[in-house]
Amino acid sequence: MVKKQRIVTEFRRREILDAARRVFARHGFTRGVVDAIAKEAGLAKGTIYLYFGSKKEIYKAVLQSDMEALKKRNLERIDAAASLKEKLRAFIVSRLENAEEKREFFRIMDSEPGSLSYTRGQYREWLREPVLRLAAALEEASSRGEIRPFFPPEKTAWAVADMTRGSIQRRLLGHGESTLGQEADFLLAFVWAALGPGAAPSQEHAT
Amino acid sequence: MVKKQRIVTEFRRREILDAARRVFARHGFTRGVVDAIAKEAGLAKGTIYLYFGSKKEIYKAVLQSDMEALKKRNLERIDAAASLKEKLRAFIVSRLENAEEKREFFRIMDSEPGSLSYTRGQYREWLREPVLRLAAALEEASSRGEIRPFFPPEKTAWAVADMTRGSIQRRLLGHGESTLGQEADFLLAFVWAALGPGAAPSQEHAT
Amino acid sequence: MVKKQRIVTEFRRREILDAARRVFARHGFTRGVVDAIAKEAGLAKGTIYLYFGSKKEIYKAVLQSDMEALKKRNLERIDAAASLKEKLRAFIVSRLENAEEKREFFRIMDSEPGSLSYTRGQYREWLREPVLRLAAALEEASSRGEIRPFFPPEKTAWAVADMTRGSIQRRLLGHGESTLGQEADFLLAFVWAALGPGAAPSQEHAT
Amino acid sequence: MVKKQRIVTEFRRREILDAARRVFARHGFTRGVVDAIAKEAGLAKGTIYLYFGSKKEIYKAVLQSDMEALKKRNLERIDAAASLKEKLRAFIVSRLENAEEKREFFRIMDSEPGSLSYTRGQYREWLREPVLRLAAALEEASSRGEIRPFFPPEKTAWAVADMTRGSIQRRLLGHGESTLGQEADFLLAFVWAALGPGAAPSQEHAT
DNA sequence: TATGAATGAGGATTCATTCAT
DNA sequence: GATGAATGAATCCTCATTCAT
Repeated sequence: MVKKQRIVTEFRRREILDAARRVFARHGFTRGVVDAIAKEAGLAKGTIYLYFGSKKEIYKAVLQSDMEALKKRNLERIDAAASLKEKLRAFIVSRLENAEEKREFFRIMDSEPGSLSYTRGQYREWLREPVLRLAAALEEASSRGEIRPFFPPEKTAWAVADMTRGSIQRRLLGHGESTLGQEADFLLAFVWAALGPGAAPSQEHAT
Repeated sequence: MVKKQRIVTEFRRREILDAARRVFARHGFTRGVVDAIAKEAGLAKGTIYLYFGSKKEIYKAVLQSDMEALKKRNLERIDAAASLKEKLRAFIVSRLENAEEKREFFRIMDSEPGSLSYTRGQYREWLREPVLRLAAALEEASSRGEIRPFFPPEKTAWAVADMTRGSIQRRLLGHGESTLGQEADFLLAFVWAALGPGAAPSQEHAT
Repeated sequence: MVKKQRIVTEFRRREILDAARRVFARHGFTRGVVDAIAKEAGLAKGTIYLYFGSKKEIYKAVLQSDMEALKKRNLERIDAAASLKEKLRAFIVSRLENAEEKREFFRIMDSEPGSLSYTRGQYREWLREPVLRLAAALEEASSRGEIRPFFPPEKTAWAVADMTRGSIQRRLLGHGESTLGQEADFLLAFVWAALGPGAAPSQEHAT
Repeated sequence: MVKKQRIVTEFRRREILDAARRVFARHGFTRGVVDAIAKEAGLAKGTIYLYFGSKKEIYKAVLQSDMEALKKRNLERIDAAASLKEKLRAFIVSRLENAEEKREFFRIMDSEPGSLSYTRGQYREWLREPVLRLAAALEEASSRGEIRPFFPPEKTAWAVADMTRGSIQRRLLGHGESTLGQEADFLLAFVWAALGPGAAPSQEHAT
C-alpha cells in the first residue's frame, strides 16, 4: 500500500503548510519561528523537518502552492467570461474574493517579502499571467473597436491589477467600509469609464 | 551653549538614519544588522545606542522622517498646482520622482514591513493626507462640473495612488521600459479618460 | 525451535554490524548516522534497536568482533610459525594483510576513536595479546642465544607492532608506493638487523 | 594604540585556543561543545565567535598552532645535533618531551581525527618534514659509510617515527612504567642496532 | 561622549531513540 | 518481529543590547 503512504505524507505536508501560513501571516517570515509552526500544527519541531528541508522551503512552498491555486482560479474565471467587460469584472472580483478567502496568504504577501528576494518577485510572476491574459483581451477588444484604442493594453491591464491590489490592501487593513461588491463595482466602472467607447481621452485642454 | 549640543546631536542622528536607510534598503530590517549600520555611519556600534534606543526605533525613524519629507513635498506640489488635472499630474509625477530619488526608501517600503506590523500601516498613513488632498480637489472639481460626478472622490484618489504605486514598483524591479514621463503621461491620460467630461460611465450595456 | 530463533537473530546482528562497519568507515562514529546504517543494512531504523541497544553499542560491537577475529587469526599465524624470525614475519605480514582485507575496520580505528574514550584503549587491548606472544618468543630466543640479549622483549615487541601500524596507516592514506611484500620485507629486515646475532648494539662511540 | 588592540586580541585568541585544547583533549571534537570551551575560557559563548568563525576553525587553529610549534622545535633540535646518532636521539627525545609537555595536544591527535578528514592528514603533514630531515641525515651517513647502506632512508625514518609515536601513546595511556629517558634509550639503541656498522642484515637463513 | 568587547537569549537544524501500528 | 513516523534534547551560531573604559 504505497499509495497510502503518499496520501498520509501529502496530508502532513498540507497540515504543516496550513499551520505555517497562519504563523507567517501573523508574524512574517523572520518572527514566524519553526517552533510556532510546529505547535500550530500540533507536531514536534523535529517532525517538521521530516517533511520540509528548511524553514525557507516551507515559506516558499506556502507561497508557491497558494499562488498556483489562486492563479489557476483567476485564469479560469477570466477565460469563462465572454465579453471584455465581463473579463475585467471576473479579474477584479476573483481577486477580491481570493483575498477575502485567503486572507492569510495575502497578509503574507503584504508583509515580508523582499528580504528574501523571493516573495515579491514571485508574486509579480504569479500576477503576470492573468494580467497578460487581460491585456490580450484588451488588445482584441481594442482592435474590434469595442474600446478606445489609446491605451497600451499591458499598461492598462497592470493599472487594473494595481487598483485591485490597493483595494485588497485597504480591506485587509480594515480601512474599507464598503462591501466587496461595491468595491468591485467602483473599480469596474472607473476602468470602463476610461476605456469605454466615447470621445478620445484628454483631447480637451491638453497639458 | 546647549544649542550647539542639540545641533550636534541632530547631526549624528541624521548620519545614522542615512546609514540605516542604505543598509535597510540593501538587506531589509531583519538582516540589516546594527553592526552594518554602525560601519556605514563610520561609528562604533555602542554609539548608535546613544542616539537611538533600539534597532526598531531606528527603523521607525528612518521611515518616519522619509515619509514626513516626502509627504511634505507631495502636498506642496499638489497645492502649487492650479487645476485638478495639474494636481493629478503633480501627485503622480511627484511620487514617481520621489521614488526615483529616494529609491532606497521605496525599496524598504517594498521589502520588509509587515513583520513589524508597523511599516505597511504607517505607509498608508503617510499616503492618506496627499490622497485626501487629491480627493478634496476631485470633489470640488466634481461639484463644479469639471469632471464626471459619478465616482466617489476618495475611492478615486486611492485608485490613482494605487496605480502610481504599481508603476513605481515595476520600475524598482526594473520591469519598466518606459521613461518616467511616459509612465506619468499614461497614468494621467488613463485617469483623465475615466474622470474627464463626457458621457456617463458604463451607462451602456450595464452588467 | 528456539535454536532457529537464535540463528536468525545472530544473522541479523551480523548484517547490521557489516552495514555499520561500512558506514563508520566512511563517516566515522559521529557522522555515521543510524539512518545510514539501517539503509545500508536494508532494514528499518527501528529494527536496528531490536538487535542493539544503542548506536554506541553497535560501534563497540563492530570493533569488538573485528578485533576478536583479527586477534585470533594473528595468534594462529604466530603460533603456526616455527622460528622467531618466522613468527616476526607472521606477525607483520598477518597484520598488513588484515589491514588490506579489513580496510574498513582499520579506517575506523584510524579515524574517530578517543572521543568515545573507548576505541583507542580497546585497540591496544586487542594488540596486547599478539604482542605479548611475540615478546614471549623473543624472550625464549634471547635465552637460547638466537638473538642479542640486550633488548627487553616486551618493548621490542611493541616496537615491531608500532612500525607495522605506521606502515598500515601510510598505506591506508595512499602514501605507500611499495607492495605489501616489500613493506613486510623491509620491516622484517630492519627488526632482524637490530635483533639478529652480531656485535652488541652501540658499543662503539657511545653517546 | 592599534598595537595594543592586536595584543589583546591575540591574547584572547590564545586563551580560547588553550581552553579549546583542554576541552578537545577531554572530549574530542564532536563532544567538545562550544559552551564548554567558553566556560573553560571564562567567557560567554558569543565571545568565542568574536575571535573564531566556527568551532571547526577553532579546532583547526588548535592543531595548526600546536603542530607548527612542535615541528619547529623538532627541526631545531635535529639541526642542532651534530652526528646522525645525535640527530636520531634529538628526534626521539624531542618528540617524547613534546608529548609530555603538550599532553593535551597529543591526546587530541590520538583521539578524533579522520571524521574531519583533516586532522590525521594534517598530522602526517606535520611529521613529514622532521622525518624527511632525518631521512636526509640517514642518507648522508649511509653514503659516508657510517651506517649500513641496506635500508631505504625514508622508510627507516618513518619507522623511527612510528616507534616513537607508539611509545608516546603508551605513555599517554599510562601503560609506561619506564621513564622518558629509558624509553628514549631503548628506542635509540634499537634503531642503532639495526643501522649501526656491522654485518649485513639477515644474510643468514633468508626467507 | 565614544568605543567596541562581551554577553546571552533566541532560533534553525540534526539525529538517537521510542512506540503505535 | 518489523516498521518508520514522531519526538525533543542537544548544539551551533547570530546579533541586539549593555557596560567598563
